[in-house]
Amino acid sequence: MTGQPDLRKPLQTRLRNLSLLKPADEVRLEGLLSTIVVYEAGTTMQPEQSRYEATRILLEGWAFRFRTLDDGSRQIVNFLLPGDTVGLYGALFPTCVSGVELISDVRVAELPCESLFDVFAASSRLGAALCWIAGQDERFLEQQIVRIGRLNAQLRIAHLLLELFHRAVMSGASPLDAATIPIGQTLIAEALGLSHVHVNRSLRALREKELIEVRPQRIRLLQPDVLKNFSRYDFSAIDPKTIPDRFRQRLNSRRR
Amino acid sequence: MTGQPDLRKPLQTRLRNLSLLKPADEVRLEGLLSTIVVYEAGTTMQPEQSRYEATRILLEGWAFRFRTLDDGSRQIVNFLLPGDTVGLYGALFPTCVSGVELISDVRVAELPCESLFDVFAASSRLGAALCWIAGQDERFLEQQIVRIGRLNAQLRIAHLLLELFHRAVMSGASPLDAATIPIGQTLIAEALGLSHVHVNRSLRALREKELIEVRPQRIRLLQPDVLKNFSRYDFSAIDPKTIPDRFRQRLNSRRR
DNA sequence: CGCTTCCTTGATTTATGTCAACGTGCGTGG
DNA sequence: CCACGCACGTTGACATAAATCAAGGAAGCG
Repeated sequence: MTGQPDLRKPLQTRLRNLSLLKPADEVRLEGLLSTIVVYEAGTTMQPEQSRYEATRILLEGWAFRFRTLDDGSRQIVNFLLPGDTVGLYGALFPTCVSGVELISDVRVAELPCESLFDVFAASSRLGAALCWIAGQDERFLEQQIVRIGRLNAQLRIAHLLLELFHRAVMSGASPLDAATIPIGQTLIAEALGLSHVHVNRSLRALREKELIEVRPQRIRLLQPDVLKNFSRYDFSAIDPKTIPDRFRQRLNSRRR
Repeated sequence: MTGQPDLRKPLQTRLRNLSLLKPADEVRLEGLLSTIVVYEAGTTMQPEQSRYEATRILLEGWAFRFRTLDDGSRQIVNFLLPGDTVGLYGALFPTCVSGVELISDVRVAELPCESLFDVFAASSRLGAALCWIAGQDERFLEQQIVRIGRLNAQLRIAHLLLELFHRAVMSGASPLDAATIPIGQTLIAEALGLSHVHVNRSLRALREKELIEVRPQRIRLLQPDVLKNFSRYDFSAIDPKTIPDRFRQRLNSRRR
């Protein structure tokens, strides 16, 4: 409805679907995101088991959350796209469990963990919006579990690519841009519990079905809808666009 | 410090570790949990894709969250123990994605989804406590991902059993009671992405190592610490006992 | 130019799934 | 009380997806 979404404000774009925030909330949110920091690709923005230094909101670039096992292997728990948060509950836990590493150069907004308390106090709508983000995050994790637990390699990969495509679109990317997933085969392997060799072979199979195009450090979805059909990806599992009306009024009426 | 925890109040027991709530909060929490409902073992308390009818808090009995694929197989996403919540953010989403089925007869406290808004308004400490529960929930999911993604069958099983043991203890069970996990082999298979045949064989292997004792619909941990060592289970990944001090004051000073 | 990182491919091994059969305990209904 | 059916667990034989080992290729970078 507002024409092109502003690529600099992926969080706002995501929240726009909710149709929950009032102009005053938008302003407040804008204020929260005023401290911008830039990190370089490859950096570990947050080591495992470290203290949360800040709550961060990804504005540009890709990252992932991971956990390292004592045999040295890593499990990628979730990918982080523009509009995703890191350490949202940071003030409630002494340390994080998973680390965050950057895939590309990244621009983030940083705020003190404890300032979230003020957000909740100042605007219940904004607080609810952040909880909604947290809730979506949990759905990503669930989806990851289903993928790894029940799907074979090809389906796993297709399903993951589709989720990332979908999330990129939600945060404001054009479908064309979103169709290019900027991650390499090693990361896919670490995310899906597969060996990189097997990922490679499975990608070839998908390529031969003309579903994707593979290039170093990127994979392009050629026909997202065919792929969606192939992997039986369910968009609605992530993307319940809006708060149920019966609850909305609650947030609009009471307290400022 | 208070002697035996009250088994009727697993949520309070879990939150006690936080040392965050004040007497007034405890009272309020007590009030929230006043509507008690009982469901029978085997019931689907919440079908997939259904509306959230209520936010629920498990007081007694075991359950699990799951998702069904179109080939009919199920993935168990997480087990639910006393003190766990169901649909905490229910007011923010039109439908749930995962269903909830009961392993045993279950006693739950039910409250209208939207009453959570009031909780946040009335006591930021209680609100924070609930967010802490939600944050722990997310850690359970992460742990499940790591298990399924990186561990082989025996380790997966050992690791899961240990998590359940640990969680049971956190919600007030005695270590002795908690060592008996009341779930059958089929459920373990559905949770860990394994075939029930293979689960059976892996359990036998664990049994032969004298780590567990297997009986219909229950598994007993014989030596939790040896098992912990075996599976390299990391308790701290779930159980950051308390809110960092530097943030605690925030919750105690401002607003009532 | 040589290094590194990522991708690619083949040969072989291994973990896990599938199929099939049988056991066992339990509740139900005759 | 027995007989039956039905979940659930157990075991064996076999099939297969994916891991591992090993080697080499292509692209980026100092």
